[in-house]
Amino acid sequence: MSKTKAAPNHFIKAIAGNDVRNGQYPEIYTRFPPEPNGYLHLGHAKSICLNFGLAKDLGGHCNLRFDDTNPEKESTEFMESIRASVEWLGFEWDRLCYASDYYEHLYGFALELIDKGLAYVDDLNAEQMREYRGTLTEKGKNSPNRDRPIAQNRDLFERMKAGEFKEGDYTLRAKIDMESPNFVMRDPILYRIRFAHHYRAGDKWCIYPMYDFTHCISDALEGITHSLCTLEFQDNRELYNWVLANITIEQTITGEKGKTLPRQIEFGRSNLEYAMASKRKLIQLVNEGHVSGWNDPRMTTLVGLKRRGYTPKSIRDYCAEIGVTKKDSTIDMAILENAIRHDLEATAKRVFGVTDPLKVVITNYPEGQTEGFEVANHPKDESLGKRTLNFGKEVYIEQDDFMLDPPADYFRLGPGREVRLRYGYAITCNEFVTDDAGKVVELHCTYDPLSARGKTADGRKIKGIIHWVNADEAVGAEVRVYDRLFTDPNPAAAEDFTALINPESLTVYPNAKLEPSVLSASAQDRFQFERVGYFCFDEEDSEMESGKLVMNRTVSLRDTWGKQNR
RNA sequence: UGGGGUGUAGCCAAGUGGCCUAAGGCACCAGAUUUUGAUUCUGGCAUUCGAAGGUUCGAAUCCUUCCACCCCAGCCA
Repeated sequence: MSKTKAAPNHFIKAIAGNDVRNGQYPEIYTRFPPEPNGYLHLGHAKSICLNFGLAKDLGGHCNLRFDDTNPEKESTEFMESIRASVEWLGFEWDRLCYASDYYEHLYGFALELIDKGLAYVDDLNAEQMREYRGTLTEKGKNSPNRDRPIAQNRDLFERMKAGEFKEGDYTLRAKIDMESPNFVMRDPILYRIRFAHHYRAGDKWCIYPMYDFTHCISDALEGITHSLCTLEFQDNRELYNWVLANITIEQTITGEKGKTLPRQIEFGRSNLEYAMASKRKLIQLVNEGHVSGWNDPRMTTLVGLKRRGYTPKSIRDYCAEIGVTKKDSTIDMAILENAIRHDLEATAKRVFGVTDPLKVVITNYPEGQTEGFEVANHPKDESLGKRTLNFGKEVYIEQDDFMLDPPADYFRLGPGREVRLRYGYAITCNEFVTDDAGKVVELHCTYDPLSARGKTADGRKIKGIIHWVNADEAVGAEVRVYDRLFTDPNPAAAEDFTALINPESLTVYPNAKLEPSVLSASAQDRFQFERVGYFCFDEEDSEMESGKLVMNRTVSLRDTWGKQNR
């Protein structure tokens, strides 16, 4: 198995490398900080590869930390799925952390800010708060509660924690600057009251810390050196630094004292064309039944890509390929497809599979005769071994490989035309049988007994080569072929993105015929159906034991002929 | 409109004053090899770096102005 592409150099690696070299930090410590409120998708993969990859490249460490401070949206299900996806991608965290484990610390730091006169309890309601905050052009106004005495703030905050007030009655705010041009600094809320059950903390708390207060402190507690996040948090960096500068945080939970405070660096998001990265909209796709679930193979969630047959390596390579910059980007689908094709080309066993079968009777082949052709499982990798393909009087070929009235540059089968059955004999089509609707349902062909092993007795060249499956031992399967989920490259921009769902994103071939060797494969095996594409067993619907095979097409083979005829 | 960002080929992306008439990947085009119209291989693919001025012997890289796009007015993260 080839190694994952080395992550190219990017500006964050340059900064971090420098910080280590000049002794600013003894070693790099990063973290991947998802909120357990949904499933991970390709966008998260970029962040995972960045954070874990940076630590690995520079000899540091990386934590997986759940940023779980909003009990109403978070769940154990999401948390566990995220954990599994990070592992599946192939990364190992140094420590598994939860912001919810820091609630007690956080509360203590809030008290410290109150005691320093840097935080106050406010009773403005949400609407009033918005009015006081100002607008893009108007500065904000100080809350009437801004100069509440410290002792009273402390009393009120303790009572908030004790559950004496209703949700929305009070908040704890930092006392910074209502006239700041940066909204984030206009006395941001630090704590709000929520009588909600937390999936980990249970009912212990009824006040929950906000992101801006929690994240920087969590980073500092864990000894994070480089806190990497996406561009939209650039404004929040000022608050991140303000909080850390105004609390006494000299000891990390790893026990090392006096560490330099973490530094936040932002990078641009990458969106895939024809896909959806917004968690909210992903949830909508699932809840409204537009897809079968979070792991629908058309979804660009990590569980969806996994079920589709993408390998962890291909996702890592994709992330290395798209790079890390300060610019939001829209990635061409072809880059993702290239990554998985590249991996599977090298590793997938070759097999014959006919998705849409057309029966062929070899009229001059002796009744009851069979013969075996020993073939390689991979054209370039002998270690993948060999297998025997049995040939007989009746075979299935692909409907696409026969045309009633083929153009000159179509070098497959047509009336009177000759083609080679790959690894087997050359056959010529003499007759075709149609059903009542005029559809071709069977071909009568003759074979050339002297055409085995790629040769012909008279030296004639046969350009067309097609795959086939012996009808006697063909294994039935359901083959699912996927296309992009949306018809528009940027569905997120539409008012109603559900109107842009591609009606042809899933095509089912219920009567596919596969060569019998797939029955002895293991559930995780991936195949190349020669001339068709890369396939895997569907992890939900395939039942290997009972022989019920459901195959997902991960990606097609590159098809220059099909493309020019599109 | 205040603040914070970004602009290099169809899509990513190197490059931080001279070896840039701009690396690499994807896509695309042409050719070779091929018992997968696959793979592989070879060649092609920006005289130009959002625009206009300026500094300099010399600029994608420095300065000025302008333009375009993204983010911020949740008791979400």
